[in-house]
Amino acid sequence: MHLISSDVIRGYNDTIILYMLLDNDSYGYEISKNIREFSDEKYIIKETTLYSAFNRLMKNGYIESFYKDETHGKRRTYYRITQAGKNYYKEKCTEWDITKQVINRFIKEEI
Amino acid sequence: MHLISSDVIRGYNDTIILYMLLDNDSYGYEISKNIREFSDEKYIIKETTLYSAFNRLMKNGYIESFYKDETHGKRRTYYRITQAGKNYYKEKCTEWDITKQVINRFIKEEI
DNA sequence: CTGTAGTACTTTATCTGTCGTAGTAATATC
DNA sequence: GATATTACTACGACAGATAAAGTACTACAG
Repeated sequence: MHLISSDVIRGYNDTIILYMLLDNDSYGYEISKNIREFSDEKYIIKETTLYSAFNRLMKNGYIESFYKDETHGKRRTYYRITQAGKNYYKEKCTEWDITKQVINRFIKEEI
Repeated sequence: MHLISSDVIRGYNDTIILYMLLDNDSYGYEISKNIREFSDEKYIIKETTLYSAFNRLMKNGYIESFYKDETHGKRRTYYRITQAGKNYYKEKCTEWDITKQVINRFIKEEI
């Protein structure tokens, strides 16, 4: 099994997290699990990476945090994507298209 | 015109440089120009990024440097790819395939 | 012969994002 | 009462990218 190195995904962690919030509000642990499943176990985001990404996304106004009344377990911080976050996500999708084209130019299937 | 952000390409700078050395030995300035042209001006590698990548690639044994007898201009440092460099390049090509698939999962064309 | 543009680097210092390590806090299960 | 799982937080280290500045050589215009 081939895990993806972090340097490769580096520019897309924020995008991946925003994607996870497009349809549903969620919280750290759940997002982490979903990323793992959604990538067929190929990408497992580190806890610290995830939570530092939350801080960055908050600071940029791309997500907002809130609490729900919870009866059990440690209190979760939920996140919701903002309109600015959606716009940013869209931009990154466009950029990804171009990036793919560019990097593909430097890739050979057979040497 | 959409330039590519550096964080995205970050994991592939070394790969791009190695690609440029697959068929011909070359030197910094030329590689820089070639990357620019080859990407249709979409990716312009920074000087310092390029030269620090050379150092890293040298340290890892992926490239070797040498001089040619030159009659004019400042002396160029030429680079040649090693077998280890070719192997590494191949690995990165495989990895790129997987990375593309994974990131694509988190990209929506229409929201 | 002076200034400017272009080639071809090098050095230094700084920033950002990732990540290892460790710790806290709550619940469930055995 | 110990262990596992969930759900974070704090701290410090590191790697790669980059800004800024400087060096060195050539060509060419004014």
